[in-house]
Amino acid sequence: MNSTRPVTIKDIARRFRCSPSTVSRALNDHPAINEDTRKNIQEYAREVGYQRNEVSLSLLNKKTALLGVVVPTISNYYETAVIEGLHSVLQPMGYTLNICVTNENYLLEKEYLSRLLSNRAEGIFLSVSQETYDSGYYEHLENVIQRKTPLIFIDREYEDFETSRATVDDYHGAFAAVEHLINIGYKQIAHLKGPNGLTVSEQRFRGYKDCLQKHDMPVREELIINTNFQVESAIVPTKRLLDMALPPDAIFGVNDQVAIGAMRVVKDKGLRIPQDIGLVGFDNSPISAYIFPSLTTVSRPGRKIGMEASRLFLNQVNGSGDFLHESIVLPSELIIRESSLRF
Amino acid sequence: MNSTRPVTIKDIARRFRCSPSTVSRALNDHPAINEDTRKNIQEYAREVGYQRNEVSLSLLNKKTALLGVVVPTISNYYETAVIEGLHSVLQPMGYTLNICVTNENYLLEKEYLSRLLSNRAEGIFLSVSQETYDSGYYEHLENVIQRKTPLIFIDREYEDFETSRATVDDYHGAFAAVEHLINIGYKQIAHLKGPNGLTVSEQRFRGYKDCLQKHDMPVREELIINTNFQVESAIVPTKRLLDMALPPDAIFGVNDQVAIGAMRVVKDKGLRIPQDIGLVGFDNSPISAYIFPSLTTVSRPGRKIGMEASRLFLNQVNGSGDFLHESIVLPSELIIRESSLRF
DNA sequence: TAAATTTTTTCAAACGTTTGCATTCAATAT
DNA sequence: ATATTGAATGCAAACGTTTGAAAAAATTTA
Repeated sequence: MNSTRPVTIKDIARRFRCSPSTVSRALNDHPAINEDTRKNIQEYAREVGYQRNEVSLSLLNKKTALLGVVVPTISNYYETAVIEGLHSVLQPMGYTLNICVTNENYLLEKEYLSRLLSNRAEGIFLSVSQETYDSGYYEHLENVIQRKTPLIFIDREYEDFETSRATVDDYHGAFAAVEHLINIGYKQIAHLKGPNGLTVSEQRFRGYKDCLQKHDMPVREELIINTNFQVESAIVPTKRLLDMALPPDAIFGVNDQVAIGAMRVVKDKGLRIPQDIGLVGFDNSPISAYIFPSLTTVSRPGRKIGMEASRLFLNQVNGSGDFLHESIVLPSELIIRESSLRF
Repeated sequence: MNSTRPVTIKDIARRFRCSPSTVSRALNDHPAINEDTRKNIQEYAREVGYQRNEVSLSLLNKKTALLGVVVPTISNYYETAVIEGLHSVLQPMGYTLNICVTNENYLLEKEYLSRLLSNRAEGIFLSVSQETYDSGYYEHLENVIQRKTPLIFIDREYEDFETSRATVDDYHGAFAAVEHLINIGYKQIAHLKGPNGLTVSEQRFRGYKDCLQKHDMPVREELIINTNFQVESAIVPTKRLLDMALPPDAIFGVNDQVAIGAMRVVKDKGLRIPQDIGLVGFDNSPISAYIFPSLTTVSRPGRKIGMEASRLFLNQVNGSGDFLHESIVLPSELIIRESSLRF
């Protein structure tokens, strides 16, 4: 046969010719249990590797200590940092994090949420998938709301939804990045944008655009090209940029990956960074500091976001009255490095 | 109050003045239920957002569809690729992956395993933490074995344990990498090693050493320096290497991160890659192809490992007789790029 | 109209654990 | 000897769902 049935309290009770209650109490160090009984039972339990069935307890207490973390990917530095932050706060409190990766897929996201609800998750941290964004379908969230399961948006968010959220100030980060390029003296600043529709993409794009306008610089549509956040997706767009009649003298990538892709193309073209082309990324991923030239970037406090999101969740759980929805926006920080420092 | 009690089958039964059995059967399209009853109940259930309590079902059926994935970190490309692979096979089968990050911490690993067992996980994929390795304590695994919960080692493994495992052939990958450097003509090959004790570190180190010996090249102990897999941890060691009286003319990094860290130091020193110093990494992480110069590396099929591990698990679950433990070792592949191609 | 048949519904047990209350049993006090 | 106390244990219900068997209701047949 396949798996031996785990030892239950009843098994132990049978062994000691006593009732399950006694065993339960003995195992939980209940005072009203005879010292010897307690010792014997505990010893025996250890011996046979008894392990309390948390499933039955969950059913009984209607508490699962299960939390869902639904994210589009875990392949990026930022996402893993967020998870680490959540983890650092919630794990010690006994919560179990169920990390669900949607691969930017709407149906998967929907299924995961449904499963989490079925499994009676006590809270859900969500960064919506791109497909969800594109489609604009948010019915799958209604269910979560209806059940009053605390729902915390992390990173990407759906603006019209009334829930708590912890996000990074992408707008001002992008703004600062572009302003930095302008201050250095770059005139034609291109933007390798993220996929349309995503908050992060659009916020950073808005920061880019607003900053140019603030400084009375034209927003050249042809200098704005989409990528999908991956390194490879920056290659062709960057080539296109550099082949233009009036090519950019600086590139602001939607993230470090894209900036690194662009860096490669720029170098292959024989152009120097930062002398000929300035380069800025976003995320402050670990390697960004160690590539050559090191990459100017905007740091997002992923770990902090995770911790803040945890706090928001705990507030809701311990909250007295009705839910109090809170929005936390953490500042991002420009990290100036070699790739933009021409003199 | 905080969260409204979810609607149960009993609630619906009360509403329709029928028994819970009827409701259950109606919701499950049982044939012996009156068409009208079925329709009414289903409609009402949808209306009030009824969602089956999987916890109670788990208890009843002793099936949780829960799988544990216990890994030291999710910050590396490889780990996330493995998870993606597991996911791609197991998610469609209805399994839920509970991803647990141990941060290389023995106690956390122990607690996670214990929790998974308590939650009646049906299988556990494990890449042991470094502390576990260092300490040599494996009692926490005995519990898993005793309970006959399928345990599949991924990546790192404890050699003496009788379980299934899916690993990559680190040894031959490292061997091929070093042999490639030798063939190109590099004479003094250093190794930025991973932490001692870990299978991956030691296997790659062994590949490095054996290859040198096969080619009658001396193994210079001072050319072998430990790192912790992170970029930063390569900086000081590489500086030390380059400052030697007889410095290396090539560096084999235990992974891409470390190699990229080394690359930075080499460049800062004004040395050229690959002319003055050859460089090889391990993992074939996405950026390795796009940094400049692109990094020669060894590709590990993480996604495939995940899929193979899934297969091993499924074999155990569906296996007829006793467990059949299987070991899968997937080949790694040398990817030659610019950082080692001098002529 | 009663019996036989079919359709539909209910009962009860089960999964593993906890817990308020009741019970048992022995020891002590009267 | 009997009442009183105290300690130790057992009973039963509860959590939400499923399911075989029994029961009830509706329908058909004779």
